[in-house]
Amino acid sequence: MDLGPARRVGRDFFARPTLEVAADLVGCELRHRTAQGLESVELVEVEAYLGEGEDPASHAHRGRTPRNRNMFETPGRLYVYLSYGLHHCLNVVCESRGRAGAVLLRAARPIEGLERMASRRGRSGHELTNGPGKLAQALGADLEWDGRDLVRGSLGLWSPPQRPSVRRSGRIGISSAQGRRYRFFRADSPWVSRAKPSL
DNA sequence: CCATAGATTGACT
DNA sequence: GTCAATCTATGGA
Repeated sequence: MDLGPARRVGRDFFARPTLEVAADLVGCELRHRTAQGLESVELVEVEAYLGEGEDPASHAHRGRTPRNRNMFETPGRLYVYLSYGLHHCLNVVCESRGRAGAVLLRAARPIEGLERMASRRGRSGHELTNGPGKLAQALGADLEWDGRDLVRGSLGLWSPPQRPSVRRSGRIGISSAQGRRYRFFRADSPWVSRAKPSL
């Protein structure tokens, strides 16, 4: 029996507990339809960040700020922030509206539009998308993407015909909240980020 | 107001 | 391995 083509993910997919969404995001394809043509990647590594008062490492831990407002917005939208004043990081908003929760997109396997990604990155091969800042730069994402909806429009998410095997670990670069294994990734993918996780 | 830490990356010793 | 790039949020004087 044919498994059929990947299909676009709807609002219900995102309106669930953040950890569940994170696990299911691995293997999904992020597609961007641009004037220049299609650009797409397969997500191979993500991290969950929970809501207000739930997760000390989350931007939403101490409540709303101008920066994190979209973490409390409609699920399926993007939360994009500037890291270290230099790099953009892409997050997918989860939970129900008004309740914070988001999944950081850390690494991906390029599928379509590699030439434009390489041109934005000034690099090639694994260095295209093996880190959150690198992935955002490869896709041409910046703060203009903050609040964009993945459910409608030229930017969307497609679930895979067959779900890959997903492994868990501690999040990368998080010293607090140890013991929380909120990083999800494909163990068999050479496209995961290089940094070492905290167990 | 000033200091500091941070969901990072790239260049360099 | 070290370090600087530079924005956001927080905490203390």
